[in-house]
Amino acid sequence: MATPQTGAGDPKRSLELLWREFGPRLSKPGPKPKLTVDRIVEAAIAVADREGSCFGMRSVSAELGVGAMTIYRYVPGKRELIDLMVDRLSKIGPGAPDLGSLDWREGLELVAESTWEVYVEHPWLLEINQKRPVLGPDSLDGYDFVLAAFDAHDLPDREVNLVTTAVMNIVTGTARQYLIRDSADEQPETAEEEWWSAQGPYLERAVASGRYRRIARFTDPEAWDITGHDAMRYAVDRFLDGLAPRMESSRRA
Amino acid sequence: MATPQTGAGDPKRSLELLWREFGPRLSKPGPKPKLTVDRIVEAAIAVADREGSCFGMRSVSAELGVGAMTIYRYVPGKRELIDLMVDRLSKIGPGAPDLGSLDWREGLELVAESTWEVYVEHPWLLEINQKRPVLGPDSLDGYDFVLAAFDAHDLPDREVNLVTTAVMNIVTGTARQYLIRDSADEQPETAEEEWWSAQGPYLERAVASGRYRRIARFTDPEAWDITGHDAMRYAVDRFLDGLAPRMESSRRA
DNA sequence: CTATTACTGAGTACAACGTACCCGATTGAA
DNA sequence: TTCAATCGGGTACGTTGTACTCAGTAATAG
Repeated sequence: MATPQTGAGDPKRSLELLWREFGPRLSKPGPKPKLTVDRIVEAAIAVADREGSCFGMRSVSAELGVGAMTIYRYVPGKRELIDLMVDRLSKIGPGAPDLGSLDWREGLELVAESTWEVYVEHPWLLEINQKRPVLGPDSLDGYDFVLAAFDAHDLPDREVNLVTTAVMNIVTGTARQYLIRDSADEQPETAEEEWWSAQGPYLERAVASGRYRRIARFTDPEAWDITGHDAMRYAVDRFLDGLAPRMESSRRA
Repeated sequence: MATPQTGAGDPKRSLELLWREFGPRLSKPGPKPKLTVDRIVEAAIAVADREGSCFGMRSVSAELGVGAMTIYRYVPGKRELIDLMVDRLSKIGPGAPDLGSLDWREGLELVAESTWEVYVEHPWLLEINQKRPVLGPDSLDGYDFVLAAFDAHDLPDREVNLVTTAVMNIVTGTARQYLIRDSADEQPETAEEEWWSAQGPYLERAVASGRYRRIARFTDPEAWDITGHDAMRYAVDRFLDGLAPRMESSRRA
């Protein structure tokens, strides 16, 4: 029952680590380090993929085959480590096409889909409670990548920001509802069915009680047959529909 | 560093408690209980408002002036308690007007604003990792309330669900980015400024490096002057813009 | 009224977590 | 060679959720 909260550690330490590659490489006395921050971040991501966001620092140490406290030589604490992990996965589309060559709509759809895929692969990201935005090199890469979608337009800076955060938040919000899983769970489908079969009788009784008249009016059994991806696409599509007039009218000459 | 994860406890116990008022009231031997589940939930919400989602069970006990383990007589565990707390706050607009008397758009805007306000008052809700949707009486009340917005329309059941979950997820997603605060923090504004002033130099250097060309093109200082409420409204407004044609064409005769 | 009995509430204790601290070993610089 | 800084690892502490125990209590059966 470990809580992941990021942006809460010492900001300076997080930032130093995030931008460490830009720092000077001076040689110092003492033994050569056995690990690197990058290897630790990589291992931590692997562990989180397996164990969920409540991964333990001891698990990361074990993954690397070192003592429990060794990683604290490289990283000040768990929160800062999570900051690094989050930034690492914030680089959208390393192999994606340049958004400049796409229509604005195709571009933003691609951003949404890419982000969604990251969440599918690393659902523990959704369990992180990010208190402050941690802007590391990879996050900025991702943001710079998104901005390409607006290259051919003259949308005001502020609105560009509103649009990008909106798309990100729509995807993240939907992902959080559908993609959070119990990583300790071996058969999520079974658990899902169990859950609904346990909840079913109560719901039927509640609806039958007449207290919820409008819910009772639902008849189509397919009404609830909605995947997370469906929900995400619907929200994004309607948002882009609504955005379209503004984008078209701001197209560069 | 406590982790709040809900929907993970024994579903049956959560459901029994959620729907307890509908169960039979049989009299039993033994002393009258000193507490009630409702009082515990209320106290837990008060504590969470004060301490954040990582509130401890011991704090709840202290709030009620009872021993540490006493509340476990009423609630099987923390997860189930959180289920109850979440459901309790899921009743939208207890004093709100009936959505049936409003335009669909005004109705959905009101839903978004109400939900946003709940998050402002209880930001710890955003830190809960809900693994399964817990549908209790109050959640259903809230859902039934929202459905009124579609009374005058013939939108297919499935699309009604898509729209409502979209609105909820847009609000929740945005709230999560802007509203999560360190509850232990007494002056969040100071911390915010500190954070940006610590991050600033790194960002300036990064942008100056030329690696992020499109970000560098941002010049309007007001581009980043976006409140959470601004972001939420923009996302919701564009979504509703995009939804409008469908709603209008499905208006009942 | 009395005996029964289930249930209450407080205390103790344990496992798992993040991590502070300490130590001997190792290596580059003087 | 000497020195000092830094390495990895082990031990231990405080905090969390909560399992368990036990004596006291109050509503019911007779």
